[in-house]
Amino acid sequence: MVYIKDLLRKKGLRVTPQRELIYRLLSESKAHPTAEHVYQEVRKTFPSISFNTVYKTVRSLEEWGLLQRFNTGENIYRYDANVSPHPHFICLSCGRVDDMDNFPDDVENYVRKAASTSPCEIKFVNLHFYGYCPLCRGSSRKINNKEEDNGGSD
Amino acid sequence: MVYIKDLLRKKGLRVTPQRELIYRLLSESKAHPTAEHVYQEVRKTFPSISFNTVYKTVRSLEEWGLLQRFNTGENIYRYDANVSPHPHFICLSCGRVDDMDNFPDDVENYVRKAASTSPCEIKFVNLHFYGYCPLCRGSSRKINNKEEDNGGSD
DNA sequence: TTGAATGCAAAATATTTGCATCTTC
DNA sequence: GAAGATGCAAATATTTTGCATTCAA
Repeated sequence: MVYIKDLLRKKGLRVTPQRELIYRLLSESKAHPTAEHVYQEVRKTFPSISFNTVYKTVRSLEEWGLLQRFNTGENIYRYDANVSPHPHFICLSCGRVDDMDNFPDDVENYVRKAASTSPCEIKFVNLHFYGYCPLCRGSSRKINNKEEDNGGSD
Repeated sequence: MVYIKDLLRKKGLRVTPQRELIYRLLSESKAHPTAEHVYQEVRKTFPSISFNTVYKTVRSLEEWGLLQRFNTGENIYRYDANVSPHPHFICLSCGRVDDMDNFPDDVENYVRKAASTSPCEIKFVNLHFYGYCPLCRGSSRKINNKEEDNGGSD
């Protein structure tokens, strides 16, 4: 893909084979990988790459707006090539982090509007949903590591 | 406050002066302190207390449902004696973490309902708002460490 | 008395920095 | 050639575990 090369150059970033692969893997992934995950994947193509290179690369890509970094509450940074704000789902059992597909776009604006009474200047909001993914729900893999049900009225 | 003693005993936790103070400080705080913050505060009363005792205590209190632990994206755990789910505000400039006071209660249910089309079993949702607090907004302390404005329509 | 809590130390995990060498532009 | 990227190593920051001693029930 020449596209990725251009995208990197457009941001003023130099194009190296490692960097190109790191960004390609992230842009093709829906798994919200950690730096370590990316490292393990990139090693398959570049066995001599260092974790440090992966780390610095994802930091650069984030700094230049090509990646989004976030943290689901497990104290590990995760990266996402989809830089527009969008809600995530975190499975309390297997730990997977997914995008909330089919989540209505207007909800975020609704939420932001609800926050507009705050004396703070809101820039963006993170919506993180926690629960059990289709593979874990109903299975014995479920664990109780947070309060059970809070919503009540829905 | 005898109240705290009873609360701890009711959960089957032993009452020690250190533990009582740790919980009292947290229940009286709105600052969402880290374990280190709590440690620094407790030392003023118990100079010989170890960080480890504070750490293990807040872990126990969380395990028994007396504290909520979360993480705002800075890879440090914060603790809150208000264990019911509620939205938080994180200042991009000074780092303070506040409750979103006056935030409409029904928004969380609205959000949860919007998530109900997901194949996942949602247990709870975290709403984290990022921006500039009243003290930092408009001041030179503002920094750009995330995308500027995303909402568009509000 | 007994099991849990405390305190000191060290291990584990993840992030970040330093620096010499190499590569892209 | 110069600025930036890479790779190896070590430093930082935080969380977590081990264990002997102390204390609450």
